[in-house]
Amino acid sequence: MTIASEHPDLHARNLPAAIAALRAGGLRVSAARRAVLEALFAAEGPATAEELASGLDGRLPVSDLASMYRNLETLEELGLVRHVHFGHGAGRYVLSAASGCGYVACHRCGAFTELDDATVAALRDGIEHTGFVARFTHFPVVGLCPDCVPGT
Amino acid sequence: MTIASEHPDLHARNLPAAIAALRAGGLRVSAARRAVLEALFAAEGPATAEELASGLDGRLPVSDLASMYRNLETLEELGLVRHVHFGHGAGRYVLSAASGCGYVACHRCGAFTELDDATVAALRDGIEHTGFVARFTHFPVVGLCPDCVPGT
DNA sequence: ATACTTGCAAATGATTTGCCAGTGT
DNA sequence: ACACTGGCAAATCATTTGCAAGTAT
Repeated sequence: MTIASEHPDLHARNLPAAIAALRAGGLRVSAARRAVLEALFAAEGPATAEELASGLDGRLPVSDLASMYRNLETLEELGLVRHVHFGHGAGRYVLSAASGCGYVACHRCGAFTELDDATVAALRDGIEHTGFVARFTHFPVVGLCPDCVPGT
Repeated sequence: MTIASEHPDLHARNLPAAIAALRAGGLRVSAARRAVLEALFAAEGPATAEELASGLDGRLPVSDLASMYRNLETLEELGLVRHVHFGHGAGRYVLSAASGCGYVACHRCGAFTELDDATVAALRDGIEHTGFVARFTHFPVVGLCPDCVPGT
């Protein structure tokens, strides 16, 4: 976990922009890297390294998970990508441009939703007095979703 | 991850009470089980399976991590114990009686603090409109602690 | 040409499982 | 006695690392 420059959060809105960001970051634009970005843009939400690598579309230049992880990490350092942990199990990666600033996840069924800015702000204020500055992008708020709440 | 009876939360305040709870739960009181409980009561806060097994006090009847995990899981099902994840790395186990209802953890230095009931209630209210019922016991609120907040 | 990347294999860390011997009740 | 447990080895899962061969610039 490199301290890195605390994620610049590039927010590239499309492939070309992301590729440009890669170049701007002094990184090489390889087929694998391009494929990882394509997979991320094609994904519907936070996806695991494995989902990105194998499923998603079929022809994938990134046959190896190690490369997948390496590239995701690189992109994360650049600020284009970030990853979230919904409960136990594999982490999930998203384009930072495609994700809001927070999530709530159900620890029982795995469902998750994005939180709007106002909600995140409210939560942040709620723990402000502890001196902590909360982020809900890497570890979401966890609890039970409507369907899993008992007595309902 | 057994659905189990959603953790009764026994809150045994001392070893004898915990042992009684074990018996009441139809479980056997073995030397290993007793040792795990002792380690938990001796711990100062959420501890990893490894810390509980090896460090803590020296003479440990539980020489094997597999047993440690098995027992922790059993105790968790009983409701005596629960575990929390502070960032990446090993999970940490605590007696449910010795822990509040929520935590905030720093994703950079690993520091963590318990949240008081009022704060947890406030946070819960903050995401109420999403239909989710938040719990901060298994996955804490994550962010930066005072010492790691940048511009300070 | 050369430094950055990839793929493959093997290593890690955390946790789980199979299995048989041991022991609480 | 007998079902529940413990220890040990081996298996899993997610992720990382070492390295030699490949490639973007």
